[in-house]
Amino acid sequence: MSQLPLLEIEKAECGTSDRHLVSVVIPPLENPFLYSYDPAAHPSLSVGSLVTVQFGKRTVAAFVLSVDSPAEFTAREEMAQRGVKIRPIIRTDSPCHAFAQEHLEFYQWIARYHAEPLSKILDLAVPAPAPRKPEPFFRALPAQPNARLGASQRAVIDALGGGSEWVPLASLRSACSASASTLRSLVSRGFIEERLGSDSPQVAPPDPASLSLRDSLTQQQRAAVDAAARHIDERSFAPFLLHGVTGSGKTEVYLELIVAALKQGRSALVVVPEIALTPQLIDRFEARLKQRVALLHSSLKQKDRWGHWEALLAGEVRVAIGARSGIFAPMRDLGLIVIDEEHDASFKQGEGIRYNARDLALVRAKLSSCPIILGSATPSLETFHNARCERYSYLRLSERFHSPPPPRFTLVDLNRTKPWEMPSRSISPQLLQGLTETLAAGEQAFILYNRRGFASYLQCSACEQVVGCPQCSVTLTYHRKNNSLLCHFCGFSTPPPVACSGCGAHDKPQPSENGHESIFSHRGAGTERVAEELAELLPQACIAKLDRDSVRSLEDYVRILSQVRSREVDILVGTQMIAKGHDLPDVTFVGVVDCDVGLHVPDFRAAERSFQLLTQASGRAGRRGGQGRIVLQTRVPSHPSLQQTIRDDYTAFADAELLLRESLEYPPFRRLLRIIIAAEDKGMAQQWAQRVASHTATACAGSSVHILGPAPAPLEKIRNHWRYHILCKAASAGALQAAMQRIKGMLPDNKSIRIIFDLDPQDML
DNA sequence: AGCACGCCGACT
DNA sequence: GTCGGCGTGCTC
Repeated sequence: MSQLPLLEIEKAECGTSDRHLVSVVIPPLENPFLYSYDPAAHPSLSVGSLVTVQFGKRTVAAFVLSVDSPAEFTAREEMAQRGVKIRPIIRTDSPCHAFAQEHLEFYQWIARYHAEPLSKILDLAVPAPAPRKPEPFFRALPAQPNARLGASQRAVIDALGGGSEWVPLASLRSACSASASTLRSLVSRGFIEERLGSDSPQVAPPDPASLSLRDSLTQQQRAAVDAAARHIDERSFAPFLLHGVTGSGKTEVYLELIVAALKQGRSALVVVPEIALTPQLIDRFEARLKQRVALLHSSLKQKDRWGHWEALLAGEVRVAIGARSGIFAPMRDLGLIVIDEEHDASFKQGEGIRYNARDLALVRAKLSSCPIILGSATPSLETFHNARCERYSYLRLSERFHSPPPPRFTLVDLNRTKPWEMPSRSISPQLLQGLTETLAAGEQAFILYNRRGFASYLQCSACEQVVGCPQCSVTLTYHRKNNSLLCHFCGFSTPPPVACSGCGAHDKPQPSENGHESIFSHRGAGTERVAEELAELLPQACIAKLDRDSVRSLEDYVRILSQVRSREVDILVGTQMIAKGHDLPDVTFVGVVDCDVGLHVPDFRAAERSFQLLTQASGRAGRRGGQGRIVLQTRVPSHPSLQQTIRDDYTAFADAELLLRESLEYPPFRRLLRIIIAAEDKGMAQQWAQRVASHTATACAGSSVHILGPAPAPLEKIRNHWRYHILCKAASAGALQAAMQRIKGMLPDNKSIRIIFDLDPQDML
């Protein structure tokens, strides 16, 4: 049997169909597998097809990587020698296409970079296919001369015309008000016929010639557009940092460049932070571009997500706007990528394959030979440094449209304000005065407090111990609304304790009062408390709250913002969510309750984050016309990043911070790989961390990778898992990526331990 | 990832 | 004697 000539085996095993071979990948496996297919049964099979195959005992979905390539025939011969049978694919799925040949290189690049199987990248990139619901089509049958028809039936026949054209139900509905029953009766009487089709009505994108370029741009905008548009026309890669203050018209530059790409017959991809993906933004793009824009967002319904994906892949829609995962969109002949708010931390995926959409965008632009625009008012130091080193072209938008005077800052030193001088616990006299004046002028205010809850934590007044999470090494946050303590990392929730676990002190019974006096005192404050204090101080004002507690979905968020826009709200109290740019012209005052939150967290990007947050929050004040006012409360008024914020001096901030980063060997001067080792058993985690560290040392031997740790992670325990981490620093990503590859090969799989590789980590917690 | 095979401990 | 733990190894 094993000595049979190949031709004999073919005939004996599979007939003739294994002359046609496909390689497929099956999530989450690394290696490709070979299947045969019958071209007559699968005419549309090609790279990117979705197929169903029998795999061992299971039936699984697979992605087609290549069809009938020489490599497949070589592989087949090896398999024949080993006596491995090639099975035929079961079916091509419907919908049957996930991506195209032109996208494969990008996905493969990501797989290599993150040392993950390509199949997992495809699984991550491609949304779950949802079959289009078959749409009914109708056409008229040859007329019956003496037919008696009702008025509505007659209208349908007229609308269909005499021809043999199949008309989709949707267009029939718009031509005449055809009810389902009218149609049903016409079908049953043999006047018209119906078929179910799955092909969508082909709506051709508008002729690019009808799109016009604007001439109303500022000189700086014009210069930016011209610089990048040249590369769209030339089909060359070119990265740009578009450094533009709030209100300087970055979006107009994007739109102009998208038009330029469309005019070249190319497509354009825009990636924005999740929180910016509002209907207003989509409307603005569609209105200006006069065509459908595909929306890519993880909270879309599965069907819509697939619909947009499919339309892009088919080339029916050529502009896409998406959040982080939008970077995978199946654009045809991509001619432009825009990353707006490029410094935003939400571009980094925090779990699973920890990719950064902004960094991937640069790779994609390079592979697509097109320009990429990284836009921000407060660029990340990585991007700014790249611009400094002339790896990126630097485009500056410094003019504001309505050129209002720069906002006026007041820095309030909370150390110098006595508690009894404070109108309330967290509101200083200056902040209150600013608010009062703003309301008197009929304007609106934002109050930023970057921490949730009513009080941040409970502290024992006898021994000073703070009530912490039993599962995570963080303090629990008190939420007054449901009188509970909540862990902001694992979601653990408990009623406030009556005794201290540290010293055993108990609440004191107070029969005369309502029950007892708590041994715990509330420390710090949160948005909830601030909102309450403000309500007491300014009873006439309408105060709304914007944070993760009050806003569960993007819809909630958009709803609250529209309430602000329509002036139903006077003061909006919120976390960093309120700092993101939306045009709210009547907001003229911004107060920051505590600038020091986040300044001292154990993360080398703390100062950068703080500067960006405060600068963005400040940008909310006074977008149009008059001068904005900003009051910043702090206990460290001399902190450089605060001083640079109030002087609106990005360059000074960047220079100082870059110097620091260089001396500490942090990005952008080094690349980082963070390896997290987590296990329920502390000793186990520690032991494995040690083992991974020695593997890392072996893998990095001879290279210039610096290894730090293992050390307990700053958040030592999350969801009952103890966490240790190892930090690797290297001059280039190549060394880290190679190390990661080799470490992964050395790790035996063990269920009770989790090892996470975070290349280019965004936080160190 | 599943699902097999396989090789040692406590049960009817 | 069997049931069942989960440690390797393979799936075209």
